[in-house]
Amino acid sequence: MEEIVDTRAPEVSLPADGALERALFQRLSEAIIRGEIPLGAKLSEPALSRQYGVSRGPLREALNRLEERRLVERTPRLGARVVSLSATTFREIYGVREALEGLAARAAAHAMGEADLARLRAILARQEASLEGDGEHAPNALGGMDEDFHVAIARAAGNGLLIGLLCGDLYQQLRLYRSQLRKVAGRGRRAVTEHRRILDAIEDRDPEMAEWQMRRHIAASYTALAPLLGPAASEDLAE
Amino acid sequence: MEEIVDTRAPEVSLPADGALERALFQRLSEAIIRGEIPLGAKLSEPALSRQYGVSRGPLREALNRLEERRLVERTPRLGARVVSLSATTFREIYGVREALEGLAARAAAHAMGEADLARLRAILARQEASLEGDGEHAPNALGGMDEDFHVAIARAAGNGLLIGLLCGDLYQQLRLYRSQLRKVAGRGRRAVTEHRRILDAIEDRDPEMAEWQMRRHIAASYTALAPLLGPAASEDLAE
DNA sequence: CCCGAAAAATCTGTCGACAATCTGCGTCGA
DNA sequence: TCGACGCAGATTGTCGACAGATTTTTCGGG
Repeated sequence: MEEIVDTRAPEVSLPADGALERALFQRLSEAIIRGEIPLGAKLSEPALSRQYGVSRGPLREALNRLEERRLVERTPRLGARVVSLSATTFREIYGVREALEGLAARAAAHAMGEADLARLRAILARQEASLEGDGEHAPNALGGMDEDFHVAIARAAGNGLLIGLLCGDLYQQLRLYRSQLRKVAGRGRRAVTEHRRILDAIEDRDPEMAEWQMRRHIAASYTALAPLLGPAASEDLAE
Repeated sequence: MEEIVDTRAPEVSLPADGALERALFQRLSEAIIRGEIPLGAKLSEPALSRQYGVSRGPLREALNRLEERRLVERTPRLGARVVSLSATTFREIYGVREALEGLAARAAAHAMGEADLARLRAILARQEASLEGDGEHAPNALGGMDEDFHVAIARAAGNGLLIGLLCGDLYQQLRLYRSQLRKVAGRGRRAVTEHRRILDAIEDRDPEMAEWQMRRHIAASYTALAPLLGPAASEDLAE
């Protein structure tokens, strides 16, 4: 009916490698985690296609990858929707996280190189400095540094599969949950203390102690955060 | 060159739901695990498209999911290839498996229902019967029943994320490795004995013992299988 | 006979289009 | 007035086609 005007950019140079799908995946992932796309929102393929200026092909693949990462849910005919938060899922994440990060801490204590150790020390030093300097007025006392600490340990474990599972699947979901629970300030000092104990165990080359401290750290984090999702909070957060 | 005969089914009705992609994923997954597609083989999209009688769209999505499951590797310009086996990857799988299945056994011992328990007993009974009856002449003494046992425990753990990680990611890779190492007969009796110990611990509602037995079971399995991938065996299996 | 370069063929990444289906709304009947 | 039926709009799943790049083949030279 109406004139179909090609409003696309001149496309002087398409990336031409598999970058479009990955860029879409990353942008959508960030948009979901940062809350720009609300939880439970419907992700219409044509709408996103027009919004990001790409066709539906790469967008579909990006949505599929988001589904594998458990950031969106697809129902066969209804399309894709951003996942809703639930206390059950949160508990499951922390259960798996405790097992996997315990393994990571143990492996790191067993075979961490000096370079990774120095990086870990630097991260922890920054966390302690942030705590001393800023006092309490940072919204989340550690910012993204808590994530950095755990990622560094996962990487130092030298297990590619473990790194992929933690950084690819779990940490993204965890960021999603944390971004919705940002009123959680106060555990920063305790968390840094526990980080210090973990690092000490790794420096002592004590795998058992490192794993135990890590598991305890994660269990404590769950105990602190879980009540915020407790009584029917999942519904509140979903809508 | 040759006549291209359309060997597709009459297609009286396309499934019309998201079944094509899932069917392709399942068929390709089985083909790779059963060794019908050799390790390291290049997966040409047009060739598979013609072979399975579908367009490249769903096939691409299936390949993406296979990549997420770590059954194929995609390089930005070269296309998709079946993964090659390596002793390092095998060790990583078993490391993660020990952590996750240890969690599964502990959770199962903590909260396994009577129905799941009965199913687990039935599986173990079949394993023991298979060992008594067939003697030693089965190629892999347990067939697929070892997998069934571990899947049942994972399901009984009641952790959806854990089930997805184990059944979706790890067990598929594990089946790939086992299908290439099928000359491993002999550990069946020992494995069933260890399964019995795990089940006993679960029936006793002893989570610590269940986790410990499971981890020991998996570590023993790794010790038995790892030498087959040891000195430059990865190259042999890859090509 | 072997090596290097150009051209052809093939393949990946991407795009637009079509059939089948589901959602929402208007209309008709009880 | 309320509920059921039917139609229009939009959306998903799938398909064929095109631009860019890579690999292979082939041709010419040393």
